[in-house]
Amino acid sequence: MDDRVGKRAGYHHGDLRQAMIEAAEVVLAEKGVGGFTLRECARRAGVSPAAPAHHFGNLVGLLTAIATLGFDDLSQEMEAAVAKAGASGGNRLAAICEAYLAVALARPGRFRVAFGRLGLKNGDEDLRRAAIRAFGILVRETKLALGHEVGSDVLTRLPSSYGGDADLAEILFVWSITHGFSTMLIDGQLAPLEMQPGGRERLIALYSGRLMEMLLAAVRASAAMPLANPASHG
Amino acid sequence: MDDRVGKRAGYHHGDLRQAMIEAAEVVLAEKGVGGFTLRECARRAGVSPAAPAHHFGNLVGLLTAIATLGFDDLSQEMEAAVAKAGASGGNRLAAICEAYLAVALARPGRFRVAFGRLGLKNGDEDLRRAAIRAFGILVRETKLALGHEVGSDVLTRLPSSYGGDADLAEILFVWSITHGFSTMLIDGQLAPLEMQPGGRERLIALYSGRLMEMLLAAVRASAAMPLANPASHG
DNA sequence: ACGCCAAACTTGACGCCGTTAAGATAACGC
DNA sequence: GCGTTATCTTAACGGCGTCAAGTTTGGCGT
Repeated sequence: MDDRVGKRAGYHHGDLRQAMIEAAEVVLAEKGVGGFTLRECARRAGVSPAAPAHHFGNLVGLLTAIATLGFDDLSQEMEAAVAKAGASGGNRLAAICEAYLAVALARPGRFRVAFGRLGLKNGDEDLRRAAIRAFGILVRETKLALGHEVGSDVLTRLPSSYGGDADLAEILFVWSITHGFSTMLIDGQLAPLEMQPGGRERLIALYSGRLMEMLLAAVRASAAMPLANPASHG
Repeated sequence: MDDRVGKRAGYHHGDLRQAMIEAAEVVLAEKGVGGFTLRECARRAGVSPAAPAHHFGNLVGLLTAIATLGFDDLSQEMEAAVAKAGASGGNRLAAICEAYLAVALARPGRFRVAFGRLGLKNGDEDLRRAAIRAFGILVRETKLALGHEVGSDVLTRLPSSYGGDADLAEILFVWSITHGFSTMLIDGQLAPLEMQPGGRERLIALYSGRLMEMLLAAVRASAAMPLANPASHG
């Protein structure tokens, strides 16, 4: 059995960068974060342990590249979901939340690297841009659901960077639910709940169904709710 | 500089188990999941690399012990918060959600080990009990907030283990927000948002304030909402 | 067509890692 | 006080990430 990812013809691999990324995701999916090693990925790509250094610098560089792809996945799938959901506010927001979960489920390796607190390259500009863009889509859709105006720089600037966003609470609310459910599901926190009739599908249906109803209701209610005392309650 | 945790008097350490756990949490807090090694912890405890084996078996055993403490922290602090919040339904639920975040912030090392998808010991009974108990408190309080009856076995049995819980959607909703926000905050996903006036405190205040208002409103609304089609919507 | 340069990859080595086996030490029950 | 047993050390193994140095090769200028 030869499970190398991207066979090579001669001394040079041809597309080692891509092969390493694919191998890494396979390993991550198979053995989890713990069993993940650079040497193992290199082995699967049919290459020596030191070969990847030229493409990624080091292990952190590889993980950073994968994380960037993870954020790109999120942006892409969320935009696609929005396009399919049409113009109505609530459907759009629910659509991106479901897309978020779908991405996590489809590529748990990438997703975990993007969010999983393995160390990533600190100043990486590609990573930063990809993350801000994905976050920006979520910001934009939350604002649209609230019936608020959306600046043209949502996808390139953080909301806070132009001085305190009025909708930050709603944004964090939506993101927390979405991210919380997604991570718990792929990280096995909900595994005991998957052991019963319906299994994982029931949980996903619950998320796409009742949880989205609750989320939309909460956001709509928040739009009508007075801001009492915006930042001191507990 | 000597930063050993739990100095030893002679050949025997005295309480190596405790010292290792403390050292591990310090290392985890200092260097994150990536820089965490068993040898480093042993070094800080002033002990040879092989010493911990007798107490924990291996690295996974140590992590499992720490994770168990993490769940115990959650149970303890959530119960304390509930006791202080008194009898009113909404306050109690908000109180445990805030306690959840407080535990994550106070001991991010434990919290990350408990939830972070480093591998833990599979069949560990202590870990399982601790996790179910913490989850049970959340289940209990969500049901109370909904005005529903709570079985006496909430803290020892999973809701699903007695055949499909009617309040599962609300439970997952509350847990997703709480867990999502907590993990994003301690894992640095919200770091860019902390870089502005108000910083982390502002986000925490937003969580304890507006987000809790939204959460309670959503749960209350859900209690009144018809169950349309409980498990098939998207 | 040819030579050369830079990119791509290998080899070998280093120090650190987790784990194990065998031996040293000390606490404790009898 | 003595043996038993838990605790800890030492030494070693293979595997890890990374680096320096050497080898191969594609491609470009001429």
